[in-house]
Amino acid sequence: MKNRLEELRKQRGIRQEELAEVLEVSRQTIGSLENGRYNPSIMLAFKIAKYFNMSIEEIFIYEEE
Amino acid sequence: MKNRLEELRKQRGIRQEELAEVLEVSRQTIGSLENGRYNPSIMLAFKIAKYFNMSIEEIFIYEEE
DNA sequence: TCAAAATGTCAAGTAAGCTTTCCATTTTTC
DNA sequence: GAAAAATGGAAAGCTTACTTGACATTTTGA
Repeated sequence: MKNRLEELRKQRGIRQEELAEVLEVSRQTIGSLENGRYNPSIMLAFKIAKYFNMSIEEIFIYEEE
Repeated sequence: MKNRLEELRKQRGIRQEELAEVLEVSRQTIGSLENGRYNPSIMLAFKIAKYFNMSIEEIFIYEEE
């Protein structure tokens, strides 16, 4: 699964640490998501989508297998 | 987080076991999701949405805190 | 009504998401 | 070009998603 987190965060001009704070996760979690080390939980995906005012599907790109 | 899994599955007239097979998870996982014992991973949520031809947001209802 | 099918749910184990701590590397700014 | 700020990423530990297996309860249908 790919995602547009880094792109969207930079559009907003905020740091990983700031995004982490509003989402109530650690900075390392944001970095790990941006760099594809793991996928977010569905709860975190919902929080992210809400923050960016977008749907989950617009931010996280599902690729089968 | 609430979800409409049981309702949607029954609309389709299929058993938990059949849904589990097409989604490639165990029957217990489907039961656990329907009864709210835990939330799906985002990958499973995508598979479910694809199966029902709906968006994640139409099936899983996010409720803060 | 009674047997078979479907669902509920627990327990124990594995895998994945997330945390904190720590340090290295890159980017920014003066 | 040096200091400060931002990001990358590893390790160890905790929590949660998911598995298999087993058994109890509910629902369905002949």
